[in-house]
This record gives sequence, C-alpha cells and structure tokens, in this order.
Amino acid sequence: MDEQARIMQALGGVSLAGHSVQGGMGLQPPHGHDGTDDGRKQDIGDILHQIMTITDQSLDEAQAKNRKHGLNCHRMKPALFSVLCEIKEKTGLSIRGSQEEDPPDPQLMRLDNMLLAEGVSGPEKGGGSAAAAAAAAASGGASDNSIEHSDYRSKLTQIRQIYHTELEKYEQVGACNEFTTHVMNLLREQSRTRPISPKEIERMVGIIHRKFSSIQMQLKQSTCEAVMILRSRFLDARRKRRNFSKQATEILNEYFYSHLSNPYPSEEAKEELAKKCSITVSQVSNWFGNKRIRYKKNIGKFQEEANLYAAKTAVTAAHAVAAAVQNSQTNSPTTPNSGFQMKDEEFQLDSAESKNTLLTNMFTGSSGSFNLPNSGDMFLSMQSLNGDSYQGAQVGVNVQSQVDTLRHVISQTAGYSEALGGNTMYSPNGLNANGGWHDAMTPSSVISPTEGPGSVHSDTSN
DNA sequence: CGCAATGATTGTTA
DNA sequence: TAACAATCATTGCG
Repeated sequence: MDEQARIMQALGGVSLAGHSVQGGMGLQPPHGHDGTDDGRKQDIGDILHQIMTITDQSLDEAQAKNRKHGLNCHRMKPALFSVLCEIKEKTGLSIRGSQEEDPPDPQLMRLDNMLLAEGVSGPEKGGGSAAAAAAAAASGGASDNSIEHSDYRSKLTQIRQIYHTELEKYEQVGACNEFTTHVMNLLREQSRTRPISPKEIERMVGIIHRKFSSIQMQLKQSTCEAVMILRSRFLDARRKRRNFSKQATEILNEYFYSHLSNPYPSEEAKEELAKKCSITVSQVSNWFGNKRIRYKKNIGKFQEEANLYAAKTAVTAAHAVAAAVQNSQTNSPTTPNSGFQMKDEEFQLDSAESKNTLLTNMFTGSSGSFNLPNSGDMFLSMQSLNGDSYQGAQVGVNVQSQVDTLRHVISQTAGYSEALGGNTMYSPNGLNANGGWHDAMTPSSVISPTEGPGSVHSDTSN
C-alpha cells in the first residue's frame, strides 16, 4: 500500500511537473546495478513520462476540448439541459425537502441573548463592561470588589475579543461570502458542462450559509460556556470570600450585642444594617445566623467581645445622655474625674477605641469571672443575684443591659465605684437552658444602639 | 505552613 | 420560610 501510494504520487509528480526525473527515479530500485541497466531504465522513464503527458495534457486539452465543444454546440443541448435540470430539481426537492425548512432556532436566540446579557456580543468597550458589571452585580456578588471585578472584566474582554475575531471570520463580510461566491463561480462554470439550475445554485448557497451559521452557533455556544466557567470561577462568592470591613463588623456586632436577648433583626433592621455596612441583606442574615450559632456554641469565647461592645454602646449612649444633660442643665461643671468627660471629640464613635478598651478593662478587670466559659444557666443565676435592679427583667433585656451599662458608666464617671459586681455581665440573658434564645420579647424594631435610654427603664440605682 | 476566624452554602427542622 | 447546624472555602495571622 505504501509503496503503491508512493508510486502514484511519483507519477503524479511527473505529470504535473512536466519532466521531473524524480518520478523515474522513484521506480528505480534503491541501488542501481550496472551501466547497462541504467540505459534501459532511462528508456522506461521516458516512456512513462510520455504516457503521463498524454493522459493528463493531450487528452484533456485537445480531445476533451473537442468533445466539449461538440456538445456545447449541439442544437439539442439547451433543451436537454433544461429537462435534466427539471428532473434533478424534482428528485432534489424530494430528497432535500425535509431539511429545507429553516426554523428561527430558539437555541441560537437563547445563546444570543445570553451573550448580550454577559456583555460579550454587545456594543464595544463601554457598553460591554457596563453589562459585565451589571451581570456581575446581578449574580449576587456582594458589591464593589474592584480587584476581582477588574480581573473578571479583563478575562471577559479576552473572551470577547476571541469571540469577535472568530465571528468576523464567519460573518457576512468574511469568509462566508467569499466561499459562497467561489462556489457559485464554480457551479456556474460547471453549469456549462452539466445540468445545474439556478435554483440548485441557490440551494447550495443556502446550504453553505447554514453550515456557516452552524459554525457560528458552535462558536457562540463555546463562548457561552467559557463565560459561564469564568463566572463560576470568579463570581462564586464562596471562592472569593472577602471579610467585611472593620466598620461593618463593628456595626453588626454593636447591633448583636445590644440586642443579645433577641438577636433577630427584623427585615427593616436588616435592610438598615445592610445599608450601613454596605453589604446585602442576605449577607446580614448570614452574618447573624453565623453569629448566633457561634456565639451560642462558645459563649466564653465571645465574652470579651460582648463586654467590649456593651461598653461601646454604653459609651455611645452615655455620650448622647451627657450631651442632653449638658444642653439642658448648664450647671454642674466638672465632675471629679474629668477624664471621662463627655466631650464630643473624645467620644467620637470611631476614635474611641482606646476609651473602649479602657472601659472594658474597667469592667473586666474587677472580676475574672467574665472569661469563664459560662453557660446560659450560669448567667441567669448570676443575674438573679443582682437583686432588685434586674427584678422582673422580662422586658427587653437588650435594652436593659444597655441601660445598665450606661448607668455604670455614668456612676463611674461621677466617681461611684460601688457597682462593679457581676451585674455588668453582658451575657445572653435571653438564652434559655436549651441553648436557644427566648421568644422575641422586644420588638427588634430599634436599629441604632443609641435608643433612648431614659425612656425605657425606671429603676433606682442610687 | 498550620490554624483559627469568617463569610457562604447546603440540608434539615419546626 | 426563616432559623439552625454542619460544612466548605477562603482569609489572615503567627
């Protein structure tokens, strides 16, 4: 087989190249014998050469030309051709009729829509990236993680470019038309020698177009797949988890610990928190879900944090109260320990970090029991020890704890240091023995931790 | 690099 | 259907 192919190729080479010796040599044995043999071989090569020349050229150009000419000039030719065409048409139609219909193709439409939505097939640059950003935002991705977005966009642009360059090849202006005209020319050429009706040419063009559009569809499909993979890789929030900003965590924690008895923010509260933290509502829900479960699992671990945030809210509240007091009663100038004077610049929420730790130390320092891995029961019993100030603590414990903190802060500010018992415990007062929170006792409609402290609880601390 | 923290997802439950 | 519980996957720190 191999040998034969080589021979054929060699012969072809002879015919095409005219007088290539290669062909002759190809038939020779690998190693020539003697001079006498050589002459004979040469003759054979010549003969072969002549034969090939005759078949390929002489016959084609002379003989065939004559015949063709004869046929073309035959008076019956047009009639014969038309009849043949008609027959062909009929059989062709019956054969191809089934696959003739050209549906709108919902698949293609879907792909187009998808590509448009992903910003791949849309208008250039601006629109594309905007659409990509929109798609990214719509996919549930948190928000403005510019780094991964730019990464995503650059990858998307790559896909986009490949898609467009590929598409251009097959688009109307490109190879499709070129190929079509080529085929049409070929067919027209052939129509002189064999019966080809214009309709048939038309149909052929249709077939070509369909082929090209199917290629286009494949291109679109694979582009869609690429985009999908890209999206799943880059926009899967789980893969690209980002920690919330410190501020956001602060806000969430403040809410959590100031509503510790019932840490279930309402829908509105969630929305508000989401807005404040510039995260989504579902992220807020996630956060609270995680927080609740993790807090409950290991209360001891969170105790310090609880104290810190309780103190923080207390500071905030105290600030508000102090401001109110200062505004209403301009007397009572400087209290003995003016280090905790409620000055605006000193108790600015964010810059109060050192103050907060100070307060925390104040609270935690006096009793090491804060860091005990206590259970909810423990806290409840401790709470009961406090006596009257927690009597009937059925009302929103969150508010109460806050007020309580506030009271302590104020009393300390005023120089009273008697109240540092276990009652500054910022414990899951609402946590029942089962480890679950009580039923919502306070409507968690309050969003900011600076809820009016004075209006809630009236007790007699001093 | 190991590990704890943490945001998200998934499956279950009331 | 929201909350819970378990788990995954990533981040960030020592």
